[in-house]
Amino acid sequence: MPEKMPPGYDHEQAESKWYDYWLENDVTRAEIDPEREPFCIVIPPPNVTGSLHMGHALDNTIQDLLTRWKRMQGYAALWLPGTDHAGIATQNVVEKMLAEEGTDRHAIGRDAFVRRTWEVADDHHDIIIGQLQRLGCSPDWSRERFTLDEGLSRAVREAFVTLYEQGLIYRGARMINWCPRCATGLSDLEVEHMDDAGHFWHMRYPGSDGGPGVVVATTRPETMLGDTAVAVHPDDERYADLVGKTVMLPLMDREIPVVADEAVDPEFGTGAVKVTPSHDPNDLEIATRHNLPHVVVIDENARMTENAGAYAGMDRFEARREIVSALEELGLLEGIEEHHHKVGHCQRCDTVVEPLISEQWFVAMERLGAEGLRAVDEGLVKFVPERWTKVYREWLENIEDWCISRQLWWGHQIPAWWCTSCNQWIVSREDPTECLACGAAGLVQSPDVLDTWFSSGLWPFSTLGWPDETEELDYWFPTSMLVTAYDIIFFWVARMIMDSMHFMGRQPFDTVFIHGLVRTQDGRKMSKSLGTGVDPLGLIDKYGADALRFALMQMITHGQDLRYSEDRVLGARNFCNKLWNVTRFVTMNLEDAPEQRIDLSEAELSLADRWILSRHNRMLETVDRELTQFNIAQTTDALYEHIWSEFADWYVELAKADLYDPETPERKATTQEVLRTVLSGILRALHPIMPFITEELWHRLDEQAGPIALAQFPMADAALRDDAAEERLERFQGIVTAVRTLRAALTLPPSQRAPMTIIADDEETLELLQAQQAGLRNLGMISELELLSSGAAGPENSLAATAPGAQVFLQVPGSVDIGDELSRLDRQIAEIEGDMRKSEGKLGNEQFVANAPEEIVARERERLTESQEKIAQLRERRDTLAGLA
RNA sequence: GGGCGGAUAGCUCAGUGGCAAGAGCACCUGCCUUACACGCAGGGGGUCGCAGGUUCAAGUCCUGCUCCGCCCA
Repeated sequence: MPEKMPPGYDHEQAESKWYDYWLENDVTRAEIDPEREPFCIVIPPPNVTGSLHMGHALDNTIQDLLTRWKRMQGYAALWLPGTDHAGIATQNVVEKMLAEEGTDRHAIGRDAFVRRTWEVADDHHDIIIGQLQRLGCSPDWSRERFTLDEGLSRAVREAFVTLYEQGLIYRGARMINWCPRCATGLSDLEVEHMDDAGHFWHMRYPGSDGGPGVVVATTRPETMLGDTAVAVHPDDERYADLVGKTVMLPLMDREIPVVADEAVDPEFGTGAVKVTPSHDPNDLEIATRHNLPHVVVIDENARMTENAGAYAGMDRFEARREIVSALEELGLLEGIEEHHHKVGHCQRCDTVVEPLISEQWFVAMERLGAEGLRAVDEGLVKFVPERWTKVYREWLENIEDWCISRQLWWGHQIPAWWCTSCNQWIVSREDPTECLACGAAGLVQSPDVLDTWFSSGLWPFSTLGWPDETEELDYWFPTSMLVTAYDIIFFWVARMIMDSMHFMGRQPFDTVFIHGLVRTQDGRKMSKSLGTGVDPLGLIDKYGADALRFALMQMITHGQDLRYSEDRVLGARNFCNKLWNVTRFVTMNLEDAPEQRIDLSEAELSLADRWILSRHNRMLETVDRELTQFNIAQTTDALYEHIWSEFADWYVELAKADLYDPETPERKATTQEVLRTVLSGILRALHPIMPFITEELWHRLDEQAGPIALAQFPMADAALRDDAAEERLERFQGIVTAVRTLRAALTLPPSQRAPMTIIADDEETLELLQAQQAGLRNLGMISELELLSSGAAGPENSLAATAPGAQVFLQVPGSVDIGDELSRLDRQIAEIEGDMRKSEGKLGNEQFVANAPEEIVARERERLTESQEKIAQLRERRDTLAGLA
């Protein structure tokens, strides 16, 4: 006999033992097996910086749920785990640590810095793996990968060199986004455009001829030092006579031309814009069209250059203040407006980025983008929900070349070497010792590293062994699905699709399940720095991993952000306790169960048995249907509803009469078998969502059992569907509820049983009630029960309630408050009269009767009849009662 | 400026054009009924954002509008 179950579920006790058990039993291990269908998910690799947040908890629970589900269904289910080196993010963390120690990366040097970063990454890696295990995740740890490990580094080099050879990677000087704090170039995606409160400064550039010149408006006065023109719209008559002339650039005393360009919006500002080719992408385009010179006035440290005259060496924002006040003194500042505008900030450090012309490595995106589009056009990759396809598509259709070089030390160093002899770049799969072009020694490798997302893009196939042709790739690729949030569709999802189409000629995964972000209860973004973050581990400590998982799976809706609330986790914890106690009840009542198991398909089943088996089967159908469509919340709700509101609230209560009746041992044995069967199905169906408690209870239910994680996922069995039993039990429930309502009206305590009289509307209901007397007495807490046929009179001095199929009367020991009872009846009558009028209205409408489907009309007629009967009963009751008063 | 999403009970959210709009939490009433007070039973609570339209029938479909959020430029 198993040890006695305590009356409350202790998640710490249960969760501490099963993870090791799974590892010992190779539950998470995926093997290539030609006999089985492959199923594969690659994890979105968490950054080895920081720790897991609620978003990770959500994302990984979904993946674990799907993996466990498929595994239990017999697939060779591989969930492939790993982590990402997260270039800038990780480097920033280590730089901060160094700063606290009073040093910096330049002081300790590149090798020492990289070594140090590995240590930090290793520590965080261990924390993250521990967190995933606390959450109950079941990836195949033997296949874990890291974006900087040897194999993946080889994949990165292969991809880079191949693209270079194909002419799809080039080096060139272009305007890029530069983060002065991180001291590196960024891709367009790594810049966040924030709506900042700024100013619009109106500055006068006097005419060279001594005329009034022109007033330009700018949000960035410091760039004026680098102005090489003023531009106006060619059709703008206000400035027509200025075009072709020159104005004097204040503070610099530089004569600059006024040019006409279509790109200028005459409605915006003064209609005249200053042109700073070196520090603004739009201005650069104008400058190119008009062949204007470039003057660089801001450097990579965001300080003013030698070209900035008196302001050289000054920080850009300091220079802004100085220039504004200098112009004011000169009387050239014509006005300042409050102005909200989008300002680019570094995604990683929030510093305002500086557009600079810089020599970097780029990936030409046109061809890759087309391949990415082909993947969705041909239906090779499906987004769920489907609408994200459009988002993906629009981004690809407008894609720009991708700046992939980063001036960082942590990452994949670019496999390009500069030959100092023949002055060209050598790109190679192997580290060259001499120039492949001229044979000279003296090669210097590019110090830059690649954008982290360059390696992430290869993840679905690099983790399976690419560029080698491995059995794993052959078996599991393309992978089955990807699960991630919408915020990295461009960064990651799109790049994986493009890379996979390009290098593998196939899609990386068949389905992308896109979910939303976890927000705070009031809808704000969760963030550590804002103090709005919630630590999933703290919740696991408090409520258990299963509760957290269940709560998250209840909240997830298609592609919508979800608002986290601790109440939900509390509710899920309560559900765990419910499940624990239902199992406790079942195991307690199985102690004297016969050794010989009963074949339920042969056994004589009670109405309750047939009902719960039918409902159980329906739940399994729902789970299968909804999960197949990734409707996770619906799946979770179906389980919750079945377990709590059907199995625990009704079947267990109805079973008690059979279990405790010594006169009917066969009935008892059958009930025991049904309890065991349904609970077994419940535990297995629930396991993918709540792995720990189900494993624990599975072994409580059967000591000899193997891991539930490897048990067969329960399948719906249409033979168990029993519509008649469902309809009858539903009627029974309605009558029980009516009984309870009457009890509540008198505020009777459960210990006080009460006499009831029930008049059935028809013979069928009467038989039903007669057959279910024992259950009726138990659930209704009835002392004497009188069952009468339709037409019989109800007892004097009683309260009455109506239910579909019957009227229920509770004799009142003392006197009834007739006033209360009358108003209760009046309310009911009014309600049903309303229903009746609606039905009459519909049926009186010829169009309805003519056009609506027959069954709808028939149903409406039935309802009208029911309402009429009920209302007659109620009116009669009311009249009798009024006569008493 | 372009696009997407949302608006349903106090809160968070479900809701294939058709049986009178549901759940969880919160709220009110009564209860330690030997699986569970992390519970049981009963109950209150809604102009489904606004205005039109289509339809026998609209929370659901169409049009416009108003707010809120996000993405891209």
